[in-house]
Amino acid sequence: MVIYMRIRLGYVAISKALDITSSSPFTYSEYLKDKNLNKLDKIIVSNLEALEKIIDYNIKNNIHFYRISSKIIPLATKDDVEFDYILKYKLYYDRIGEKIKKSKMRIDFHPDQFCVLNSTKKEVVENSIKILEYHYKILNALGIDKKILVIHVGSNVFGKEKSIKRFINNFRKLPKYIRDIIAIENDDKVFNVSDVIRISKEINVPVVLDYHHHKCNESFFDFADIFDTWKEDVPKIHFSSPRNKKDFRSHSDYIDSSDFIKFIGDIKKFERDIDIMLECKCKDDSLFRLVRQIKYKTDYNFIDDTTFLV
DNA sequence: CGTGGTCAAGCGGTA
DNA sequence: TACCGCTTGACCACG
Repeated sequence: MVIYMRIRLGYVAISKALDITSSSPFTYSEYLKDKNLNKLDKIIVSNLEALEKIIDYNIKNNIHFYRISSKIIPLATKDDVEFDYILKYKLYYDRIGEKIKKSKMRIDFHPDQFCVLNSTKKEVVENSIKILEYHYKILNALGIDKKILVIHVGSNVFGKEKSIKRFINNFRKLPKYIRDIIAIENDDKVFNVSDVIRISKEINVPVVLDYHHHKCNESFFDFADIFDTWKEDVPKIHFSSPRNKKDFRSHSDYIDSSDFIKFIGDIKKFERDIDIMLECKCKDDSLFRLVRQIKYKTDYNFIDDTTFLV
């Protein structure tokens, strides 16, 4: 059998197999009670220790692709809460980063819905930049070589063309070290794959295909155009299944394996190694269930727990 | 043990 | 107008 491509599966934020979380909150209202940062410090330590356990778990289970929760450092981007979340925790970042590097795990971030780079509101744009800076600092502290922040185009205020122009203009104002690590993803309502490819050609950033968003907000495009935006890097794809026909946009607990296998069939001719992030409620449990179903339904050659050749 | 409300923040879309 | 879902959940109060 000819080997065309290597597919690696990943998951987001928390492991169902571990009874821990790396996104324990420390709320702003709690901070306001006595402005005591000791409690916040304990939460940060707890989150970083949990992250290390998750990384250990990933290594043990041959999971090579993982997205860290954006909530790892609570209040990091809150204007009037100033605290050091980098140097103070250097030992944690060094140790975790070393494990990531040694295992060649690929790490990314997906800043949350409050990151709207093309907002028409100045303060929202400023906060969005602060959110991007925050994520950059974490990746930098971890010593990740291939840093990547996956973001959406954002707002549609004043129409698609004006919104795309705002995105491109604001993108160009970002510091180079931020511009260099941004990838853009199609969304489920406004900016489809074709739009995102068009923007990518303007600002030279990779395109993350979100298959589920594409199904919600379809357009015509060529897979080759997406893969080309990654140049020599491994393209990232987000895959999830709809909860049901009525709540189509909502994420299902698990992946529809038939749909997934069909998708793999569609892209195998491109002969690219690909990382596929599974975005579903049941996380690594969904991942391993999907693996079992792929093994049952196909003859794909698994070379470890989460990696197969097509 | 299950669930409803809450949390700092932006959007678009639906009932 | 109010709420939902995305990004992606935790945790507390309560029954």
